[in-house]
Amino acid sequence: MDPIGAPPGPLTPTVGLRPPERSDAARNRELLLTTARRLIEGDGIESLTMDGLAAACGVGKGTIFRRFGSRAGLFQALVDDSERSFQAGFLSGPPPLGPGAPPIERLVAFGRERLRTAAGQIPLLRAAERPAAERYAVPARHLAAAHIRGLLAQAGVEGDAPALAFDLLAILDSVVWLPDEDLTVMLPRIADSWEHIVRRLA
Amino acid sequence: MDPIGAPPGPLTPTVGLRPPERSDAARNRELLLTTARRLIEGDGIESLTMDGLAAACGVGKGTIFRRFGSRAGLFQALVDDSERSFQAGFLSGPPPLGPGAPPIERLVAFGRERLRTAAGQIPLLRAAERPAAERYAVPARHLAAAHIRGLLAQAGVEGDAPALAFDLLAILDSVVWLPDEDLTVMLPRIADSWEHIVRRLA
DNA sequence: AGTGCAACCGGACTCCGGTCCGTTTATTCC
DNA sequence: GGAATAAACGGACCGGAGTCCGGTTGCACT
Repeated sequence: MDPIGAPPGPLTPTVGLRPPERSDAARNRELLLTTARRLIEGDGIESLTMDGLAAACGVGKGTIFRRFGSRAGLFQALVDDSERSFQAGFLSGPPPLGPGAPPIERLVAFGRERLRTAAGQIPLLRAAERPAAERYAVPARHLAAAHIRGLLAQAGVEGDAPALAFDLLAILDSVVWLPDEDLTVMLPRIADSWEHIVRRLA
Repeated sequence: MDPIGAPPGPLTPTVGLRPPERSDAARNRELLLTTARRLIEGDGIESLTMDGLAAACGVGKGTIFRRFGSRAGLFQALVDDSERSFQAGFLSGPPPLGPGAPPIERLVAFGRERLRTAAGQIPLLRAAERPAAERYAVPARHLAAAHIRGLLAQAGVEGDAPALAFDLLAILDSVVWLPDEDLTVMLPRIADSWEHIVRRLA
């Protein structure tokens, strides 16, 4: 059930540093991801089945589940690239997203950038949805929450920083579930209201 | 796929007033709901299968899906009772939740009451989760959003009321996905931070 | 090169949500 | 009461996610 051999990075803070992937496994991972991308591009996410992907790769279904743990895990892996570059952006990129700008400006930029990133891959993010128990127990989320907490603290925002960080993250996450027809009109407005709320808290 | 014959009420604003349920159908609806409640109490939601429920009721599986449309729909129906009483509370109950209190106080009470209601039935709410497309296209959500918009307007809160309402609802919805072990410690803090945010907006 | 072993692979199998359609039953109108 | 009709019923059936385990293969060590 647990995916194994994931590449390292802020997204997956490999604590117990596992032994590296075997070369055939790495090759299959790449093959699966690129093939999945191709199939999705052609027919959409809905119609991608694990059997289908396995067949298209000339691989057994067990291989997919060994690598990614679940259907959702596969899509998570597809999202990881942009997730990592987003993380790099707010951890060490140029201001106002990265260090150097005042904390409130960074927080505003963080929200806007997150919304922009999410908007570009909503079907993928929906398909990467985990069941309840794991949903919030994910490294990427912890990192984002810690970042927000830190900025709130730096800005001297009063109140319960962890709880506020949770609330703010909830706002950013929720756009994934906007009905498609509302997306184009609501996204910029939600970005603006994010800024509004953040500044009000300061 | 579509559930039919649902009882009327603010939760399901029956516009085209459908013909009433046939009596056998109503009996089966009741039987299914009470049996489902009993089975859940015994073994938890996870282990309730539609085949199992059908068998326990001495009913065909088709009957369940005709009534509730999907597994999620069944759990939605189980949640509807408390949902309706929550709606009654903020639409016409006593202040500060109902009419009569200042809008900001009502908004604070709304959030606290919603969180309390949700906390009492988190497993049910998780199981009632709809797939992406329908998630936000639900009468109960529209009603809640409209209510928040109205209160924001009454309070003279500046900013984009629909977008703010969306953001605020996102906060309330997100507690459902808190990992169980964080729930008891985080819930009251999230309630407080709700109040904090709402007052900051005013 | 040879060997031991852990990791990997494949695909048949299980389980469950959801559909379909022939049959049964409540209701309505004579 | 009896016939006509629409709704409800039941359970066989289907598709797809996830599991399992016997067989295979890369890798480290000698």
